[in-house]
Amino acid sequence: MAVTIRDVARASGVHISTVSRTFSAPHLVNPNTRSRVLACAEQLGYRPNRAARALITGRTYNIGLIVADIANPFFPPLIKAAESQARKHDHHIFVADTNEDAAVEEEVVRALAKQVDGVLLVSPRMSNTLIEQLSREVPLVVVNRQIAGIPAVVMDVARGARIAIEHLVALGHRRVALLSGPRGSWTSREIRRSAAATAKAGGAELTIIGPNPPTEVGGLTIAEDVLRAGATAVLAYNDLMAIGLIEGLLAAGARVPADVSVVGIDDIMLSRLTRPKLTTVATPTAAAGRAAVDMLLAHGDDRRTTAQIHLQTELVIRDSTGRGPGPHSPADPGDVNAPGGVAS
Amino acid sequence: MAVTIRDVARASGVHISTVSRTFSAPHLVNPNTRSRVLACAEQLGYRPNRAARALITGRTYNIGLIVADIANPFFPPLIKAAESQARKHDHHIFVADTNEDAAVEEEVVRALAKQVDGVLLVSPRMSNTLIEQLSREVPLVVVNRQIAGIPAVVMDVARGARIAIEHLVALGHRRVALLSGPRGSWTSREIRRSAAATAKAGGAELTIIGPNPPTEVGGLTIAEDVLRAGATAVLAYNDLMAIGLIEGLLAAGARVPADVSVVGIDDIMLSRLTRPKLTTVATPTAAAGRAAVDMLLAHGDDRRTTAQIHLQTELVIRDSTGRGPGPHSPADPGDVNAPGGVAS
DNA sequence: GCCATTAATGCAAGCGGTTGCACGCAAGTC
DNA sequence: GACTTGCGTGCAACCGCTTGCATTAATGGC
Repeated sequence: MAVTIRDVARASGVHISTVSRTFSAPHLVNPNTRSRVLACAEQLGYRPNRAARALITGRTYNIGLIVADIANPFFPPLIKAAESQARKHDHHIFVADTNEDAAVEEEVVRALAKQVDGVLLVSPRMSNTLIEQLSREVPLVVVNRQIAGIPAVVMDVARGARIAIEHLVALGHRRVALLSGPRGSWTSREIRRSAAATAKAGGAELTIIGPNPPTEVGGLTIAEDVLRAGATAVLAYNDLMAIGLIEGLLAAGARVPADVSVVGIDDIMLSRLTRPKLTTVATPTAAAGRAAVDMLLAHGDDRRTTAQIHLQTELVIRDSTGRGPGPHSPADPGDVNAPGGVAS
Repeated sequence: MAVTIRDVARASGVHISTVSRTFSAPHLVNPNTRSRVLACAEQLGYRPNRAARALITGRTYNIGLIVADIANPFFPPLIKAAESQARKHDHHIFVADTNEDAAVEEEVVRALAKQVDGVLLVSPRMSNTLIEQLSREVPLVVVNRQIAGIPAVVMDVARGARIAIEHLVALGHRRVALLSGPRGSWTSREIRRSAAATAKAGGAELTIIGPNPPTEVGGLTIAEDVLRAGATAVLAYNDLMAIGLIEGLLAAGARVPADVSVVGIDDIMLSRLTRPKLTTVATPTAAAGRAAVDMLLAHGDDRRTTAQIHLQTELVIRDSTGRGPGPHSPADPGDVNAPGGVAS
């Protein structure tokens, strides 16, 4: 069946160890021999069996990537970037979807542990304690979570939430609702903390609604609550919820942004395509995917790197935010509803 | 470091082969021994090394899944379903993104071949010949392509295109444009063939524009061409292009559907959220993902299954299609622009 | 011309499991 | 009581590859 190192050895008249070295330590083999071996290998269509190699070297050249929900448009660009970056380093990516379930998350990490060089935990729902424990079993890089001693790539959502709230306050909004995300989400906690502080500093009242499933439906079903709370502006945990919320608000007869302004977080592609176009906090997902892979691979060299990379977020003003009932800041640009905005 | 079968054997006072059998052939070991071994394994945190097992058994319990572009919203639900189905059977999924590049596709299949039990090729861009060749190196299941002798899951896009065109013709459209997809796409050819036949039968003129990149931008940039062609209705290769096209048409001052009707294919989540909501052909992506995994795993038992599974498509009428200039069919329902439609 | 280096290759022991075969032993048959 | 039967277990080879060490031949120093 499959062609092995022995077939190549036989064909090129050398010992298997020489064939092995031709691939894993070429400088140790005579150039003539090397090219002969390579020719035979090529001709036979030989490909080293990575599983067998992993057994000895302990390196699998595989990376696990765990996300809460592949179908959430936030993740695919990150996965794509990670996969591409991994492939540059000749690594492959295992993708697993946990359906937002912390228990599944743990199980998947454990199942993957032995056959990967490390695991990327993206927006985990597990507890810090559990993550710390797992990180002793397999190299881990977390994305969107800060845990002392664990390498991480974090997007500065706190700043994102701050500028989002400042934007709303500057527009004259004084009653703002925050749609929080799923339980267990570090990002959601960060947003809440930062939004609360910013609202307080700006003299606005912040109503927190949630936790909610981070989906369109999660936003849709909560429109009533938002209206009942009398909020004139909303910051949602992510774009999907923001878009769902807008649907719900429109269905309930409210206008966006005339009656209620809505800000999302993530800047998924979708946000540019819905009507009104969504004002949102852009997060550098592709960069995060690349950085996480890089950290994991670097991690291999000098053990126990605990560096944490911070990535910046930006507010992208589009059409879902407008003037509120209160006085708006003089520093505020004229007509924020004009098409365009920062990077529409 | 990691706990191996030997550690468990030592701890439970049996030979490693007994430990091995406890996991891979429990009926061969005495219940008492079995429970003792299991207890030790549990206590030590033993997990069988799949790579080592694969070396002997030839089964890796891994599946490769290759898509053209993870970021295209068409794929994530399919990947999610496949991953979930695979996990039910204790398999893991390698995901690879080829950036719509046939050469990358080939390379990735080859790279993955040795470490998976089979590969799912979703909407491949490679030639049939190449796919046939690769299928001799590794079990393959193709999604959205029909090749004699290769197991496949195909969505009946030909029917989808037919009912989409019939819908447009019934609405009175006589000049229809077809935005074809990427070169190498079987789906695109099927759509073109079916749309052409249907248009001819219905007395409509079909202008084919393309090939195009299957993205929002692909649709956006082509709006001018559509208007220039004088088409009053368009069928796009996928929803992303349809949505981009609508953006482009609106930007160019055309109204949708008053001036131009647009139909997409796929029914991605996005199609329900844009304005106007997109009329589109729904494809059963999740079902396809599950079916493909099932076929691949069944494939293992009775070698050389070449069954092909056909999945049905449906037209979902939403708000992007309306009456055309020609006489509309008497069989046509009253106001197709009423909100709702088949399953809005 | 002899010895120490060095370069190139072979040898063989594993990595962590699986599996065909052989063995010991208790139970059943006559 | 000798003989089959079959269950439970151990033994050892092996999957495809890596790697420390031994071996050999060629090279250089003096």
